Amino acid sequence: MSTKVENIKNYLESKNVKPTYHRIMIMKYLEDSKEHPTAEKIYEDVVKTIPTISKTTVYNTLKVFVEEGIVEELNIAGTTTHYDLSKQDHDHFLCLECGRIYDISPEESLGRNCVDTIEGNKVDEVKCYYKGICKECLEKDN
Amino acid sequence: MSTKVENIKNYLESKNVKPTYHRIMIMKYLEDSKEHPTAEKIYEDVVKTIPTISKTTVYNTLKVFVEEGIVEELNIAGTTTHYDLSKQDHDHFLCLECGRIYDISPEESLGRNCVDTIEGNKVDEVKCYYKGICKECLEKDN
DNA sequence: TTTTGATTTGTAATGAGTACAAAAGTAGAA
DNA sequence: TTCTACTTTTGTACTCATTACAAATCAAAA
Repeated sequence: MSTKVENIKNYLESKNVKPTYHRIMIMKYLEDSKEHPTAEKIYEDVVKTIPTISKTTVYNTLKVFVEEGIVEELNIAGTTTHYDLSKQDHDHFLCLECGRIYDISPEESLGRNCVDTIEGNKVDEVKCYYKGICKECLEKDN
Repeated sequence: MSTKVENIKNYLESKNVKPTYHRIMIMKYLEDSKEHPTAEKIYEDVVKTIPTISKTTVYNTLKVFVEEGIVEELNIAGTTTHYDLSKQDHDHFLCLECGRIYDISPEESLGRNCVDTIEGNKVDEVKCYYKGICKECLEKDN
């Protein structure tokens, strides 16, 4: 068993999530992914490793991860939820041309100015989403 | 015809949207609404005034409004889109207890620090969403 | 080994939104 | 007015993401 899988196992345990094979592999997929995959995409790729896994398990697992604060839901791209590991707080940028979602560095992120109260409401979470044309598409278009 | 409807008519024309009865009534509904309704909610209420209106017309109309910059889509509450008139740029707060969506004043809004470029990407739009417990629910809970 | 509880699976259902073609409405030309 | 061309509206069927649920499987403790 690779060190990585061992690490993930320990990490999940530390978050009160029983580290089953399915959960470990989904976590591993998220860690290896540079994108911000949808549940569907995660299923498509993980099913190649675990042919018997069901889509429901992917949804269940993501739900558990979100509840334990391991994973964050992104609702930047309309109706479909994308998933991202909850690392240091950072914003996201959606390219309206190629559809890719980019991480914004924590230093540049507006969300860093996180307040715990706004206009009398208690704030638990702030999400800042930028939309436009990404660097690569800008260069390609010229 | 009330002044209000006349105003809406002129406003839609100024935005290159042909002011049909359906569009005027949907616009009127949005202006009167303090909430940030979903397409479903808009349909439910507008159909009381125009019994023959179809849900597709509501979706079509909202799409036209969004394209012309009259209305803004909010994807703060997971999978369902809420709609808001595009007034001065402002953020939104979702109460996780009662589900209401509140406007944040432009002065308090993080999105006001709007940048036109971030990490080399061209920014056309910024959305900041807060989630937590609203003032009213906080008071009620004590 | 038995028991108990958690996890996984598969299927069916829900809910939001879209596609599409027919019907109705609108405005201008003849 | 009537004809024509174009836009809007309608209704139905469909897609896609997600959830509900109950049966099956698995895992750990007694």
